[in-house]
Amino acid sequence: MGTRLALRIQERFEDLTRSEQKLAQFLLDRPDEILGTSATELAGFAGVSKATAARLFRNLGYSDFNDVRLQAREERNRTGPVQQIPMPQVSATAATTVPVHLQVETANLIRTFEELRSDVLNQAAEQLAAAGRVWVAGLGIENGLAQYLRTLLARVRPGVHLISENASIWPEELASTGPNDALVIIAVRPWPQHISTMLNFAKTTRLKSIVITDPTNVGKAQRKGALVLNCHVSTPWSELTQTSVLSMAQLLASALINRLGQKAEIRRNLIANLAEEFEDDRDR
Amino acid sequence: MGTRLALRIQERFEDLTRSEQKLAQFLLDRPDEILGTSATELAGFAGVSKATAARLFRNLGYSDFNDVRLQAREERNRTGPVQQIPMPQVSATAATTVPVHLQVETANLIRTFEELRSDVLNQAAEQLAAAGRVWVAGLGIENGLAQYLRTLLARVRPGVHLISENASIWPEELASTGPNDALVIIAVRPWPQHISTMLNFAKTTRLKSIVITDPTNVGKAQRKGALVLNCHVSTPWSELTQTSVLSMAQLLASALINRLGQKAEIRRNLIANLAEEFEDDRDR
DNA sequence: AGGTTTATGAAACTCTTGTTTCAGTAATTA
DNA sequence: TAATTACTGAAACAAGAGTTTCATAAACCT
Repeated sequence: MGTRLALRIQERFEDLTRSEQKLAQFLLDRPDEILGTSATELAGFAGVSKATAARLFRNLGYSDFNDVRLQAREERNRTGPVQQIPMPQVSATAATTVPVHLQVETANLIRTFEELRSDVLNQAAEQLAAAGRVWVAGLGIENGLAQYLRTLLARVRPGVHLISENASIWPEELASTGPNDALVIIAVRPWPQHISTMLNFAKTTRLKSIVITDPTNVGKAQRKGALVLNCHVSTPWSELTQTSVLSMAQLLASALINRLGQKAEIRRNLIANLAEEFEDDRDR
Repeated sequence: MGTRLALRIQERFEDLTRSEQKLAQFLLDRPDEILGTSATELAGFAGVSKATAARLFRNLGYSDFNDVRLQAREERNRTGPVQQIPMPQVSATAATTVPVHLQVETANLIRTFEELRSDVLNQAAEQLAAAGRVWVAGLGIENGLAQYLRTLLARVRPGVHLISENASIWPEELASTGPNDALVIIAVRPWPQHISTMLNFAKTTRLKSIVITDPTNVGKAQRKGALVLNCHVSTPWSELTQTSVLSMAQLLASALINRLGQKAEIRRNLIANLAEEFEDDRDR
């Protein structure tokens, strides 16, 4: 679909005067030229006077040239619905190139978030907002991501804890949790057995649990009463990419911020200021 | 590769004043905004005065703002639109919706990887492959990401260590490093002072260093002799998103795998088998 | 702390851009 | 061909953009 300006011109092209048409044609030929080019210049390119340019835009129904430019800018920013980016097919042996990487990542992100129901996200945010304490868990490589999510959440609300990777001390760590708490688990395939243990515990304690996982584990997690945030993590070769998992963590934190409103803002500024002071201290 | 303006800013970023940096950062984050936006507006977005804007452009070596715009336009004409997916504009107060989140993430990924020169990536992979040991560092929220990258790299080659977040024990940790080692640092703005210390150390020890960072710190890192992997991390609101950072880590690991070939494969399978056995043990 | 340097935005100023007016030209009609 | 109408660009005008100046504030030295 063309821009609104282009459509408007096409409709009325015949009604325009000779020199208006000259300019109009130029605009049709190079629609992207409107951004960053002044009306005077456009007129110059088309070989007509500034006055004609002013008249043309008015005749097309705009109040101003500024009006035209604003609309063009807005339209560029709104660049229609995201188009499906297919997952590239790559022979197993070929080296990963940067463009392929980009395409894989983009495809996973798009699938993940076009599929995500915003009511599920909001429910998750609601649970995190209402919880007395929040526990974040991730095993193996997901531990780093869990730590990341923990920091993100801790900036926004108090009482966010990272569950140790050492399963043997879970009893101590989880002993004090109750139905008022929330548990966020990051776990993609291969699904660690421990996670099931943890989810079972959560279910019996009536701990609200949110699981960020990949499509193969959605069912399992849901069956244990967890709210599931599903992330696409596949690549054309055998590895996984956790980019969409991190992105989901980021979105979850954003959703919590929205949910908490002012309260989150206050805490965030407090922390930012403290951090700044620490940096300053070290400078001296 | 970035625009000439972006390069110029990155080179001189630290020499700029506080509010010049605010504006410069905005320009780095949204390079496409220069077209079709007046200097006054840009200054407004960045929260600085028109005067500062004028000064910035002069300080960067342009004679005029007009000069800047002309060059930007010329560059776009030479290389096509800066990016297909623009960063959406969002009012500061609006809640983050899922589609907006998706668009932000996609825009950052695309910018990051369309700009990434594959020879730089390969050089980084080469250094990681050739190094005797690899040290991975990340402070604050980046520590989680560093841990993630560490795991990723450790699956593929031996001798990959995570540097503790506790700066006071760095002397011990880094004591045994030498010119044969490689250091990977993950640090986005606000740039922690400690990172500079670490980079200085690396430079004097002739430690090869790779820095994963955001556009505002590229110059600083390069000047300390590091190989820089530049990641776009901005959002239309005030926070940052580290999704592209994680993705970069992922790509770096992939590149290393490609570089190591068979050797990586063997180690990876070994580790996968071990992990499986552990899981099995616990089932019983 | 006091003095010096540096950085900053408000406001004055200059220059460019876009609009409007108007007189001259071209096209149209009788 | 003369009268009428429509179109056009030059120039006057108004609005706004970008630059420079300057007083004030912040940072930095002793």
